[in-house]
Amino acid sequence: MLRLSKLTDYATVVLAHMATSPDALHTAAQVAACTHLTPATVSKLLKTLTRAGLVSSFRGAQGGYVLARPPARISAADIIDAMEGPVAITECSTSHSLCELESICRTGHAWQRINRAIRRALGEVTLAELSKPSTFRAPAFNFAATIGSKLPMKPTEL
Amino acid sequence: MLRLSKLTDYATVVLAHMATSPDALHTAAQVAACTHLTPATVSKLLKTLTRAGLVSSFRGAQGGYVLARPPARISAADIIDAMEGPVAITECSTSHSLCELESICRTGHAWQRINRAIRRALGEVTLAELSKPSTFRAPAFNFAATIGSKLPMKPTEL
DNA sequence: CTAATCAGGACTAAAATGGTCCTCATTAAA
DNA sequence: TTTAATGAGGACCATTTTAGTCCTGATTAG
Repeated sequence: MLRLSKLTDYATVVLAHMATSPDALHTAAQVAACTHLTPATVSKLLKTLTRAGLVSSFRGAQGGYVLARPPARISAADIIDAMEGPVAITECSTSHSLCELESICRTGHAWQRINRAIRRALGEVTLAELSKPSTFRAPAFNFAATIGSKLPMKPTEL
Repeated sequence: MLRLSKLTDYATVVLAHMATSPDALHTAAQVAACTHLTPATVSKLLKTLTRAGLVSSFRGAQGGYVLARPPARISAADIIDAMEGPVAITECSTSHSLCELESICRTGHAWQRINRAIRRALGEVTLAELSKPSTFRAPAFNFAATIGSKLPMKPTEL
């Protein structure tokens, strides 16, 4: 369905947290403590984000992660690309399909137009904005309230 | 991930086919034959679309389905709503989360802005456009080429 | 040498998805 | 009245995907 994966959500939360002090070094354990995600989950996310170039890592004692770019230069599209691959609401093949499936090709063009609009919307929102507290009491996105699912809890909170 | 489900794709194809003759009555078997989907799948899709009010059904011999509205008055957003529920790239709860998850609420506002932009893009594209053949040779969306997956084949084609 | 950190990847349980199949209801035609 | 052609509802299951954990190895400062 047209929904960001939970891990992409978590990645945004992790990055939003790091964006509160963009130049600081954050360890996975620290980020986990502040975001109420498990260390294992945060570690996994940070590795993925590192590979995608959104954060930089430093190994060894005194190691950790920092944002690779200022929050204003990391977009929502970047985050999604990093976690889920290029935004593509439909599976666009690069090679043509069997001719008898022409009726299917009929919808491809319009979907691609939609895809571009979505990418544009995602590209216009930066991590700086994603980490800004909202100015009105809107229905908030959160994990705990997700129907039928729970935030991965750390053992000490069980 | 940010992707329409296969069944939503199929539903679009089904509706695009029906849009080629908007006033005609189509049976599930006919639509299946023309779209190369299995009758069972098409039947399932059409039931869902009927419940959502996008098509109207007629039981009994000489029964079938018709579009409930002209193609120009059915949007991509309508189709996705029917198949997947309201477009929501993030799980926005209507009740506030635990206060300690405030850092998560931080991203909600921006996601909702993105959500509105996506809904707008989807609302602007109609079934009439979705069923129009593209005017240039673009990488086409099709099912057969989907990596690792196959179109549900009818037994006679096996 | 030790402790604190990241890196890579394997593994598994749970959830979601896609697809099928069955029975029942409706309706027109024979 | 019966038959055939159609839709309606829903259960079920195999497959795929996702989420999350765990382990070992590498790096680095102290």
